[in-house]
Amino acid sequence: MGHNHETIVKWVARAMPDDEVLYDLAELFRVFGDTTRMRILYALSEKELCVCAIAELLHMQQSAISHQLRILKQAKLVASRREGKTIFYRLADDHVRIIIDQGMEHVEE
Amino acid sequence: MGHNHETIVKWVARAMPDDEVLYDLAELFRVFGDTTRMRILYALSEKELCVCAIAELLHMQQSAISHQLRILKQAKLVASRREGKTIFYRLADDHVRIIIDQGMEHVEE
DNA sequence: CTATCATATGAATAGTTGTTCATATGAAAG
DNA sequence: CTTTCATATGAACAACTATTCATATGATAG
Repeated sequence: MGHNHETIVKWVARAMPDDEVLYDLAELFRVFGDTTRMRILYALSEKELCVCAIAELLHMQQSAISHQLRILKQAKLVASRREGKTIFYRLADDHVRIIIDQGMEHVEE
Repeated sequence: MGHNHETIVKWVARAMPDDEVLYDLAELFRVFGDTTRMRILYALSEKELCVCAIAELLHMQQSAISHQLRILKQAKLVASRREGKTIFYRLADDHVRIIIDQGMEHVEE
Protein backbone atom coordinates (compact mmCIF):
# COMPACT_ATOMS: atom_id res chain seq x y z
CA MET A 1 0.00 0.00 0.00
CA GLY A 2 0.75 3.40 -1.16
CA HIS A 3 2.87 6.48 -1.64
CA ASN A 4 3.52 9.19 0.91
CA HIS A 5 0.76 11.46 2.24
CA GLU A 6 1.29 11.29 5.95
CA THR A 7 0.67 15.00 6.41
CA ILE A 8 -2.70 14.98 4.66
CA VAL A 9 -3.83 11.83 6.41
CA LYS A 10 -3.01 13.28 9.82
CA TRP A 11 -4.75 16.53 8.92
CA VAL A 12 -7.96 14.77 7.86
CA ALA A 13 -7.77 12.41 10.82
CA ARG A 14 -8.00 15.34 13.21
CA ALA A 15 -11.16 16.59 11.48
CA MET A 16 -12.96 13.23 11.70
CA PRO A 17 -15.73 12.77 14.29
CA ASP A 18 -15.45 9.96 16.82
CA ASP A 19 -16.04 6.49 15.42
CA GLU A 20 -18.99 6.13 17.78
CA VAL A 21 -20.74 9.10 16.18
CA LEU A 22 -20.09 7.78 12.69
CA TYR A 23 -21.38 4.39 13.75
CA ASP A 24 -24.61 5.95 15.06
CA LEU A 25 -24.99 7.90 11.83
CA ALA A 26 -24.56 4.80 9.68
CA GLU A 27 -26.97 2.94 11.94
CA LEU A 28 -29.59 5.65 11.45
CA PHE A 29 -29.30 5.49 7.67
CA ARG A 30 -29.38 1.71 7.75
CA VAL A 31 -32.90 2.04 9.18
CA PHE A 32 -33.93 4.08 6.13
CA GLY A 33 -32.19 1.56 3.90
CA ASP A 34 -34.91 -1.05 3.61
CA THR A 35 -37.82 -0.98 1.19
CA THR A 36 -40.40 -2.15 3.71
CA ARG A 37 -39.39 0.44 6.28
CA MET A 38 -39.26 3.14 3.60
CA ARG A 39 -42.78 2.24 2.50
CA ILE A 40 -43.98 2.36 6.09
CA LEU A 41 -42.39 5.78 6.62
CA TYR A 42 -43.93 7.11 3.44
CA ALA A 43 -47.35 5.80 4.41
CA LEU A 44 -47.08 7.39 7.84
CA SER A 45 -46.04 10.68 6.27
CA GLU A 46 -49.54 10.73 4.78
CA LYS A 47 -51.47 9.70 7.84
CA GLU A 48 -51.28 8.12 11.29
CA LEU A 49 -52.02 4.41 10.85
CA CYS A 50 -52.57 1.32 12.96
CA VAL A 51 -50.46 -1.80 12.48
CA CYS A 52 -53.03 -3.83 10.61
CA ALA A 53 -53.80 -0.96 8.25
CA ILE A 54 -50.11 -0.81 7.32
CA ALA A 55 -50.02 -4.57 6.82
CA GLU A 56 -53.05 -4.36 4.53
CA LEU A 57 -51.62 -1.42 2.63
CA LEU A 58 -48.31 -3.13 1.95
CA HIS A 59 -49.82 -6.60 1.48
CA MET A 60 -47.57 -8.04 4.16
CA GLN A 61 -48.03 -10.04 7.33
CA GLN A 62 -48.80 -8.23 10.55
CA SER A 63 -45.80 -9.85 12.19
CA ALA A 64 -43.37 -8.51 9.60
CA ILE A 65 -44.77 -5.01 10.04
CA SER A 66 -44.54 -5.22 13.83
CA HIS A 67 -40.88 -6.24 13.63
CA GLN A 68 -40.09 -3.31 11.36
CA LEU A 69 -42.06 -0.84 13.48
CA ARG A 70 -39.98 -1.87 16.46
CA ILE A 71 -36.80 -0.99 14.57
CA LEU A 72 -38.28 2.33 13.44
CA LYS A 73 -39.35 3.13 16.98
CA GLN A 74 -35.96 2.28 18.47
CA ALA A 75 -34.40 4.69 15.97
CA LYS A 76 -36.97 7.30 17.06
CA LEU A 77 -38.27 7.69 13.53
CA VAL A 78 -41.83 6.82 14.55
CA ALA A 79 -43.91 7.25 17.70
CA SER A 80 -47.11 5.54 18.78
CA ARG A 81 -50.24 5.99 20.85
CA ARG A 82 -52.73 3.43 22.07
CA GLU A 83 -56.49 3.60 21.59
CA GLY A 84 -58.16 0.56 23.09
CA LYS A 85 -56.69 -2.53 21.47
CA THR A 86 -55.40 -0.55 18.54
CA ILE A 87 -51.99 1.15 18.36
CA PHE A 88 -51.52 4.06 16.01
CA TYR A 89 -48.10 4.92 14.61
CA ARG A 90 -46.95 8.27 13.24
CA LEU A 91 -43.69 9.89 12.16
CA ALA A 92 -41.70 11.03 15.18
CA ASP A 93 -40.57 14.41 13.84
CA ASP A 94 -39.72 16.50 10.80
CA HIS A 95 -36.15 15.24 10.36
CA VAL A 96 -37.63 12.11 8.91
CA ARG A 97 -39.48 14.00 6.20
CA ILE A 98 -36.47 16.20 5.43
CA ILE A 99 -34.08 13.28 5.11
CA ILE A 100 -36.47 11.38 2.85
CA ASP A 101 -37.10 14.46 0.71
CA GLN A 102 -33.37 15.06 0.24
CA GLY A 103 -32.89 11.44 -0.71
CA MET A 104 -35.76 11.74 -3.15
CA GLU A 105 -34.11 14.74 -4.80
CA HIS A 106 -30.89 12.80 -5.23
CA VAL A 107 -32.68 9.79 -6.67
CA GLU A 108 -34.70 11.87 -9.11
CA GLU A 109 -31.66 13.22 -10.96
CA MET B 1 -55.56 -9.66 10.71
CA GLY B 2 -57.45 -6.63 11.59
CA HIS B 3 -60.53 -4.48 11.84
CA ASN B 4 -62.04 -2.39 9.07
CA HIS B 5 -60.23 0.60 7.54
CA GLU B 6 -60.64 -0.06 3.86
CA THR B 7 -61.33 3.59 3.10
CA ILE B 8 -58.20 4.90 4.80
CA VAL B 9 -55.99 2.22 3.27
CA LYS B 10 -57.25 3.01 -0.21
CA TRP B 11 -56.77 6.72 0.40
CA VAL B 12 -53.16 6.30 1.54
CA ALA B 13 -52.47 3.79 -1.25
CA ARG B 14 -53.28 6.42 -3.84
CA ALA B 15 -50.76 8.82 -2.28
CA MET B 16 -47.89 6.31 -2.27
CA PRO B 17 -45.10 6.66 -4.85
CA ASP B 18 -44.34 3.74 -7.15
CA ASP B 19 -42.58 0.81 -5.48
CA GLU B 20 -39.67 1.34 -7.85
CA VAL B 21 -39.08 4.85 -6.52
CA LEU B 22 -39.26 3.66 -2.92
CA TYR B 23 -36.86 0.87 -3.74
CA ASP B 24 -34.36 3.34 -5.22
CA LEU B 25 -34.73 5.56 -2.16
CA ALA B 26 -34.07 2.68 0.22
CA GLU B 27 -31.13 1.61 -1.91
CA LEU B 28 -29.64 5.11 -1.68
CA PHE B 29 -29.89 5.16 2.11
CA ARG B 30 -28.51 1.64 2.32
CA VAL B 31 -25.31 3.07 0.83
CA PHE B 32 -25.09 5.58 3.69
CA GLY B 33 -25.88 2.79 6.13
CA ASP B 34 -22.42 1.32 6.58
CA THR B 35 -19.75 2.59 8.95
CA THR B 36 -16.89 2.22 6.50
CA ARG B 37 -18.70 4.09 3.75
CA MET B 38 -19.82 6.76 6.21
CA ARG B 39 -16.23 7.26 7.33
CA ILE B 40 -15.09 7.50 3.72
CA LEU B 41 -17.77 10.08 2.95
CA TYR B 42 -16.85 12.12 5.99
CA ALA B 43 -13.17 12.04 5.11
CA LEU B 44 -13.94 13.14 1.56
CA SER B 45 -16.08 15.97 2.88
CA GLU B 46 -12.85 17.37 4.34
CA LYS B 47 -10.64 16.84 1.34
CA GLU B 48 -10.20 15.05 -1.97
CA LEU B 49 -8.21 11.88 -1.26
CA CYS B 50 -6.57 9.02 -3.13
CA VAL B 51 -7.46 5.41 -2.39
CA CYS B 52 -4.36 4.56 -0.39
CA ALA B 53 -4.70 7.70 1.73
CA ILE B 54 -8.22 6.61 2.68
CA ALA B 55 -6.96 3.11 3.46
CA GLU B 56 -4.27 4.55 5.72
CA LEU B 57 -6.67 6.95 7.38
CA LEU B 58 -9.17 4.23 8.23
CA HIS B 59 -6.56 1.56 8.97
CA MET B 60 -8.10 -0.77 6.44
CA GLN B 61 -6.91 -2.73 3.42
CA GLN B 62 -6.76 -1.02 0.07
CA SER B 63 -8.98 -3.72 -1.40
CA ALA B 64 -11.76 -3.12 1.09
CA ILE B 65 -11.68 0.60 0.35
CA SER B 66 -11.77 0.03 -3.40
CA HIS B 67 -14.81 -2.19 -3.07
CA GLN B 68 -16.65 0.44 -1.04
CA LEU B 69 -15.63 3.27 -3.36
CA ARG B 70 -17.17 1.34 -6.22
CA ILE B 71 -20.49 1.19 -4.37
CA LEU B 72 -20.29 4.89 -3.52
CA LYS B 73 -19.53 5.75 -7.12
CA GLN B 74 -22.37 3.63 -8.50
CA ALA B 75 -24.71 5.53 -6.17
CA LYS B 76 -23.22 8.78 -7.50
CA LEU B 77 -22.20 9.87 -4.03
CA VAL B 78 -18.54 10.24 -5.02
CA ALA B 79 -16.70 11.13 -8.22
CA SER B 80 -13.08 10.57 -9.20
CA ARG B 81 -10.28 11.93 -11.33
CA ARG B 82 -7.00 10.33 -12.38
CA GLU B 83 -3.56 11.86 -11.95
CA GLY B 84 -0.89 9.49 -13.22
CA LYS B 85 -1.22 6.22 -11.35
CA THR B 86 -3.19 7.84 -8.58
CA ILE B 87 -6.96 8.24 -8.50
CA PHE B 88 -8.47 10.96 -6.36
CA TYR B 89 -12.00 10.67 -5.00
CA ARG B 90 -14.27 13.49 -3.88
CA LEU B 91 -17.92 13.95 -2.89
CA ALA B 92 -20.13 14.07 -5.97
CA ASP B 93 -22.40 16.94 -4.89
CA ASP B 94 -23.98 18.84 -2.02
CA HIS B 95 -26.88 16.44 -1.45
CA VAL B 96 -24.41 14.15 0.23
CA ARG B 97 -23.39 16.77 2.75
CA ILE B 98 -26.98 17.85 3.38
CA ILE B 99 -28.19 14.30 3.96
CA ILE B 100 -25.32 13.55 6.33
CA ASP B 101 -25.86 16.81 8.22
CA GLN B 102 -29.55 16.10 8.70
CA GLY B 103 -28.74 12.63 9.94
CA MET B 104 -26.20 14.11 12.31
CA GLU B 105 -28.83 16.47 13.74
CA HIS B 106 -31.17 13.56 14.37
CA VAL B 107 -28.45 11.49 16.02
CA GLU B 108 -27.33 14.34 18.26
CA GLU B 109 -30.69 14.70 20.03
C1' DC C 1 9.85 -4.53 -22.99
C1' DT C 2 10.05 -5.01 -18.01
C1' DA C 3 9.46 -3.75 -13.33
C1' DT C 4 6.93 -1.20 -10.20
C1' DC C 5 3.26 1.22 -8.19
C1' DA C 6 -1.80 2.47 -7.44
C1' DT C 7 -6.05 0.71 -8.00
C1' DA C 8 -9.63 -2.73 -9.31
C1' DT C 9 -11.86 -7.14 -9.37
C1' DG C 10 -13.45 -12.12 -8.45
C1' DA C 11 -14.24 -15.82 -5.35
C1' DA C 12 -14.79 -17.40 -0.74
C1' DT C 13 -16.29 -16.71 3.83
C1' DA C 14 -18.27 -14.92 8.03
C1' DG C 15 -21.57 -12.01 9.89
C1' DT C 16 -25.85 -9.62 9.56
C1' DT C 17 -30.76 -8.97 8.52
C1' DG C 18 -35.80 -9.56 6.92
C1' DT C 19 -39.50 -12.66 6.79
C1' DT C 20 -42.27 -16.48 8.39
C1' DC C 21 -44.42 -19.42 11.71
C1' DA C 22 -45.95 -20.23 16.16
C1' DT C 23 -47.07 -18.28 20.26
C1' DA C 24 -47.40 -14.65 23.93
C1' DT C 25 -49.19 -10.34 25.79
C1' DG C 26 -52.61 -7.19 26.96
C1' DA C 27 -57.00 -4.75 26.39
C1' DA C 28 -62.06 -4.81 25.84
C1' DA C 29 -66.56 -7.19 25.68
C1' DG C 30 -69.81 -10.63 27.15
C1' DC D 1 -63.18 -15.47 34.20
C1' DT D 2 -63.19 -16.40 29.31
C1' DT D 3 -63.10 -15.16 24.59
C1' DT D 4 -61.76 -12.26 21.04
C1' DC D 5 -59.10 -8.99 18.77
C1' DA D 6 -54.78 -6.10 17.86
C1' DT D 7 -50.18 -6.22 18.49
C1' DA D 8 -45.64 -8.05 19.99
C1' DT D 9 -42.00 -11.38 20.36
C1' DG D 10 -38.73 -15.48 19.79
C1' DA D 11 -36.65 -18.92 17.01
C1' DA D 12 -35.38 -20.57 12.48
C1' DC D 13 -34.17 -19.99 7.87
C1' DA D 14 -32.89 -17.77 3.58
C1' DA D 15 -30.86 -13.91 1.41
C1' DC D 16 -27.62 -10.39 1.44
C1' DT D 17 -23.20 -7.94 2.36
C1' DA D 18 -18.45 -6.53 3.97
C1' DT D 19 -13.98 -8.10 4.27
C1' DT D 20 -10.01 -10.85 2.98
C1' DC D 21 -6.89 -13.08 -0.14
C1' DA D 22 -5.13 -13.66 -4.54
C1' DT D 23 -4.69 -11.78 -8.79
C1' DA D 24 -5.58 -8.57 -12.73
C1' DT D 25 -5.40 -4.05 -14.96
C1' DG D 26 -3.36 0.01 -16.41
C1' DA D 27 -0.08 3.75 -16.06
C1' DT D 28 4.67 5.38 -15.45
C1' DA D 29 9.76 5.03 -15.08
C1' DG D 30 13.92 2.89 -16.37
